[in-house]
Amino acid sequence: MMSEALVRKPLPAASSTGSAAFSPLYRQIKDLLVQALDRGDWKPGEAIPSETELALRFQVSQGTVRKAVDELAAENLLIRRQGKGTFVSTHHEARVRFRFLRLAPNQGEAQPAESQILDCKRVRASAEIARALELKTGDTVVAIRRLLSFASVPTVVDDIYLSGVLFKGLTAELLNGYSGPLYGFFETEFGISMVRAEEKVRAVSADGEISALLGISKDTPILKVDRISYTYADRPVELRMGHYVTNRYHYRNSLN
Amino acid sequence: MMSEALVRKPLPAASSTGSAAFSPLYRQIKDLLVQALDRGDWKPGEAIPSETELALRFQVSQGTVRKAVDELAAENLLIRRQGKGTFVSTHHEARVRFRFLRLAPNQGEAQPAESQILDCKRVRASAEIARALELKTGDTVVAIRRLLSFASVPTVVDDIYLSGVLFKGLTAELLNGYSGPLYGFFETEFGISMVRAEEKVRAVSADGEISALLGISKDTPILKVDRISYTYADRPVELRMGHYVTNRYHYRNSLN
DNA sequence: AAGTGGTCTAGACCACGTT
DNA sequence: ACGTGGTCTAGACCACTTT
Repeated sequence: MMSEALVRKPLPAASSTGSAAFSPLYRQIKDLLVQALDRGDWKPGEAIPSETELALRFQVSQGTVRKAVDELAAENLLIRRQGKGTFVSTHHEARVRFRFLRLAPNQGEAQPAESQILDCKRVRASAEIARALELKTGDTVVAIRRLLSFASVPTVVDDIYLSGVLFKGLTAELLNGYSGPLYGFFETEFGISMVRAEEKVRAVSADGEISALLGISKDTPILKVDRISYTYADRPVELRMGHYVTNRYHYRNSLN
Repeated sequence: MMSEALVRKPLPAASSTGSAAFSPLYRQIKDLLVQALDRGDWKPGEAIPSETELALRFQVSQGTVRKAVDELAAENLLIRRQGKGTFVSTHHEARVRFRFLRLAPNQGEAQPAESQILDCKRVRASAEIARALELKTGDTVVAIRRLLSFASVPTVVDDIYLSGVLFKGLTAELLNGYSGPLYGFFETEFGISMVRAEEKVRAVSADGEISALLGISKDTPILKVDRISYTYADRPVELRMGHYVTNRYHYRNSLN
């Protein structure tokens, strides 16, 4: 967390050709905060400096810092707690844990998920995987297959691909020695915070392998959910291809 | 748009048993604005009074009005336009038109959708439909079936159910005499603005009827998208059951 | 020039949690 | 009592649009 050059007024020149691209103070501060998060200046779960402290540091009013923090809180990078401070979001938390899992039961209360690692190996990235993760074809990636069950009913098979460089030392043993959400594991073990994701959802037929794992007959319609997850600087760090059985559960979404 | 009683401070008493339920000024103002929208004080596309005007009217500072309007803009009920004013959102607009249609092509640019009304009749609400629309079983509802195609390729069959009372006079002829998004049509013809929706997505097999309409073989996996749409006061006004072919298109979603 | 929303400031006071 | 975030105010100035 260093001091830096805030631009107080729109660059008057902008020369003849170039675009000015001025951004307001609060947005510049927001960007600096994101950079600090990306550098790991404050870890998930920790408090960031108070608003007055940040205002002093950046030499702006508290209201300006507040607006920057407001936006980061709206994007779920930070969490405000009145009377206590502002904290870095973490995936070890009830409130955030279901932010990325959009599966809900058709009836009744949501059950806790049971996760079972089926496979974890290092492979060469296919063209598709390389493109998604912004790697080169043939680069080493970690390939994980895991099964999610609810009340002992197999419901989701996830095929997960991660950059081999970023997740050096990731093994099935490590994964099995861990309980809780995968994103929490990535956070504490590898210092990588998933902040945002894009999903593409399709209906497909279950192939032999998947149907066997899910305990359904071959060619049953299932949801295929392709997700790319991004960390702070909008760098893609995970490709996850999910196969969801949707007879007792569904994929929920809110449109605003 | 009337004057009203704003509560300036937390009700100090809150009696012994009752809960105070105090809300800040800006939220009270927000609620009043939503009520005004619901009453139709300002129509979709029209400008609402300026911030200074509203501040004067409510006897608060401009900053307080601003915070209320900020939240409504974040929820897409209002749209700010610098230098011009703040406007009521409308579904007749490029920027908002794809807010509710989450279908995107696997490759290439999004094509304009071609809508074809297949059926429009009045029926008695089943228990399921009545529950979704908060009506009584047996109440009259309008049932619409329509086909969406992209570049002449049939892609979506929607079964739409609307309250017969709210949509009195809705006929196939009216629908066919209209081009553009259905929600725009509902807005201008019936004064009903869709503001928010909840969707449940599942993978199912296409039955005979649906597969024939979509030009696919029976039992092809398709997406079933059940949507309930709400208007200003969070009243459900539309149940829409969509059947999506997802070989060339997919359902996109962003997780934050 | 006038009116709109957008940014920034400085200060007051409240609500909440910890010491 | 103190420090934190939450609300509210009053005023200044900027950027954009229309008259």
